[in-house]
Amino acid sequence: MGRGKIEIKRIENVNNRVVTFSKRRNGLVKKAKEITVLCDAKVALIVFASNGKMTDYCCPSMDLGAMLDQFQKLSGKKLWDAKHENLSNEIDKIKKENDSLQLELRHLKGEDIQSLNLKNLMAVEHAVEHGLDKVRDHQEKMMVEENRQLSFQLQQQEMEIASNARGMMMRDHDAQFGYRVQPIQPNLQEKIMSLVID
Amino acid sequence: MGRGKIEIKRIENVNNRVVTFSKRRNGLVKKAKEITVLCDAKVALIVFASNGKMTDYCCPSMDLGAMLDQFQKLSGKKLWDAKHENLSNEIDKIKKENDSLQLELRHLKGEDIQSLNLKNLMAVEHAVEHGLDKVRDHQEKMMVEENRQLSFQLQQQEMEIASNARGMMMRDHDAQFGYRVQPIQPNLQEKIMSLVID
DNA sequence: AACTATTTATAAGA
DNA sequence: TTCTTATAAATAGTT
Repeated sequence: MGRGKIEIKRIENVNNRVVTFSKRRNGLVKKAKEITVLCDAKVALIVFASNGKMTDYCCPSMDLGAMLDQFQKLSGKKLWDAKHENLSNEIDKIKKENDSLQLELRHLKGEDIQSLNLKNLMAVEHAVEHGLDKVRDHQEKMMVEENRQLSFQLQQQEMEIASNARGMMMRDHDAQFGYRVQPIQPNLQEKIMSLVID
Repeated sequence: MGRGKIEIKRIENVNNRVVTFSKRRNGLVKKAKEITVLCDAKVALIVFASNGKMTDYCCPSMDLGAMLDQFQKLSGKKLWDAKHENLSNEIDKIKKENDSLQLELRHLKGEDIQSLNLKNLMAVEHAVEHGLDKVRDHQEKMMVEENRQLSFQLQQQEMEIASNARGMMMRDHDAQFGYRVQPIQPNLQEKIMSLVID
C-alpha cells in the first residue's frame, strides 16, 4: 500500500525502517482506537521500537492491570502469578513456623497439654523448670543491684540531711528561705512501692 | 475504506458491529505482525470482543511477561507491583509476629532476660510458675491413669497365668503346644522402662 | 463467507 | 521529520 508493493521481511535500510516504523506504529494505534470505539472492544497495545522507545495504548474502559488479569484467566498463562506464588509460599512457610511457635508457647504456659504424651510433657517440665531457675536467678541479681543502689541513695540523703541540719544550727537566718533537700532520684518512692506491691 | 465512509463511533447494528470487529481485529493483528517483521519492533496486543472473547498477539522475540516488565520500567506505572507490595507487607508483619513469639519463648526458657525489667521479669516468672503447675498437674493425672492401666493389665496377666497353670495340671498334654500368654499391650515393658529412665 | 467499490494506509520521493 | 502522491491494502456494504 504505497508507491510500490513490499515484501513482509525486515527492511534492511535503517532510514526506511525507522520511517516505516513510525508510520505503521501510528497506523496501528489509530486502528486500535478505531476498533475500540466502533465495536465496543477492549484493546491493549504495547510497541517497542528497535531503539527501545515505547508506545502504548489502552482502551479507556478498562485499565491495563485489569486487562492482564483477564488475560491470565482466559489464557491460563501466568504473567506475575509465578512471582506471587513464591511470596505466597513464603507466607505459608512462615505461618506454619508461627503456629508451631505458638503451640510451643502454649505448652510452656501449660495450655493445650492434653495432646502431649508423657515424654514430651516431661521435656516441657524440664524446659520450664530450667527457665524458671534462670528467671529467678536473674531476678535475684537485679534485686541485689537494686538494693545496692537504694542503700547508696539512702546514705547520700542521710548525709545531706545531716549537713543541712548542721548548716541551720550554724547560720539560723538560712531558715527563712524555703530550703529543701532535692532527691537525686525523684521516683525513688514509686520504685520502692512497686517492689512491695509486686 | 469500503463501499462507504463511516464515522468513527459505536456501530449500533449488532450484526454489523460483530462483523466489523472480526474484520478489523484480523487487520489489527496482521498489522502488528507486519510491523514486527518489517521494523524489528516488539509488539504485544490484547483484544477483547464485547462478548468477552479474547485474541492476543505477542512478537516472538520477547515474551509478554518481559514486555510488561519493560513497560513498568519505562512508564513508571505499576501493574503487579502493588500486589507484590501487599504480599511483602504481609510477610514483614508475620515475620515480626514471629520474632516477638520467639523472644517470648526465649524469655519463658530463661534466655535473653537481661533486657527485661523487674516487673516484666516477675510476669514471666508467674507465667512460668503457672505453666509448670499446670504441666505437673496434667502429668500427675497421666501417671495415675497409666498406673490404673498397668494394674489392670497386671491383674489380667496374673489371672491368665493362674488359669493356664490350672489347665496344665488338669490336661498335661496341652504343654506340648508352645502355649504362651499374649500380652494385651505389647509395648508395656517399654513404657515402664521409659518412665524409669525419664 | 465472498465480492467489490471505495476509503484508507503507506512506500517512495521531495 | 513532514508533505505529497501513486499505489497497495483494508474494509463497508452488498450478495
